[in-house]
Amino acid sequence: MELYLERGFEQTTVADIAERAGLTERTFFRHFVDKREVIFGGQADFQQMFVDAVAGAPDAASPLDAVAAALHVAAAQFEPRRAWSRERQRVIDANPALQERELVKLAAVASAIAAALRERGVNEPAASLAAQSGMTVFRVAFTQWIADDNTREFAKIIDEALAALTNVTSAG
Amino acid sequence: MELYLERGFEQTTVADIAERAGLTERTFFRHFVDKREVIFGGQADFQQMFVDAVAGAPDAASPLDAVAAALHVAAAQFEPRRAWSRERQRVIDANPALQERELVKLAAVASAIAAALRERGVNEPAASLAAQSGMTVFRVAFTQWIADDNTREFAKIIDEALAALTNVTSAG
DNA sequence: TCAGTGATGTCAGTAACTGACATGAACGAT
DNA sequence: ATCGTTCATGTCAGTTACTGACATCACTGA
Repeated sequence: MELYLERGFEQTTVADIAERAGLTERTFFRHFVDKREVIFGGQADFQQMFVDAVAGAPDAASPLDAVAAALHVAAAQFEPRRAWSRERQRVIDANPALQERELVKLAAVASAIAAALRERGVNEPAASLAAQSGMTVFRVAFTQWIADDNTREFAKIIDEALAALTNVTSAG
Repeated sequence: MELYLERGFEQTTVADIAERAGLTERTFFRHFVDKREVIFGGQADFQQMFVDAVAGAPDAASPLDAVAAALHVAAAQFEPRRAWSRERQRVIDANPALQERELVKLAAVASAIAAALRERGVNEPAASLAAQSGMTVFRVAFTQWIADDNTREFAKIIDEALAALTNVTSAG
């Protein structure tokens, strides 16, 4: 991250990273499948957080309610780390290859959420739709939350985005 | 595509492709930014089709109606090419790097649709939410449409997916 | 006929990634 | 205490995607 922020992702070679970490290039590739993965380290926890929250939602909760609950758990986790989130996103936004990988990660989370919903008895395609809609809301809200001029709470932004989604899709 | 189907994407080197096409490797890279782009050739048309359809929807149409109209245009285009769509998707599904690129392409379309919606006077975040929801529906419906056991029309599947989306998001 | 433009070839180089093998520290069993 | 195993790391050689620089040659319009 240091190096990526200093000189950008493309300008940083794996050799550079390895040197900074006091390791060899080969060892780097034993810890990360590729150069881009470095920045997506917390993925497992991130995904599990959503899955647990969906699984733990009240039985009575609708699919979207369960997903909404998960989004709020996520919001609470992120709230104290806005500065860090912004820096990280700046690195990602500066590089297409990283954006590509980010999409994969979000898709993986959506897929895991869909599985968790199916576990709750939700059928397809409702499970996938609810899961992917949830991640869409997350992305849109996250973007607003880290925007320069924003001072509002992540949870609040998520609520509004959810309301906007309901509004957009029910009006159709 | 021939080579990708024969031996798989990873097992096909750019040198192989160039040879088959009667060109040099260097020339290949003058036509495609990278090895993966080969399979996403029609992207510009694909995207434009959505944008035009959204722009051309009746003024009275809600954002989701406009997107739904675009999905139907897309369905009509794809309908006669189911076999081809399946082969292509098989290649993509067999390779993570291609799936990654596919997500980028779909995200680009969603982004273009959002812009077209804004052109129609739709505000954010409604525009992005409607656009991304639309692409979500497209993906889910497309997957069902090319499934082994499916014999139904793409348009019909899209309608059902749209209904399921409305149902899922309004029930929340 | 000639100057310019554009597509292609050639060649050398960088950097991501991989496989094979060697080394050495940690650690449990005897 | 020593031995054998396991695991993380180093070393090295190789492949392949991709890029920049320069040469060639067909085509085109003045």
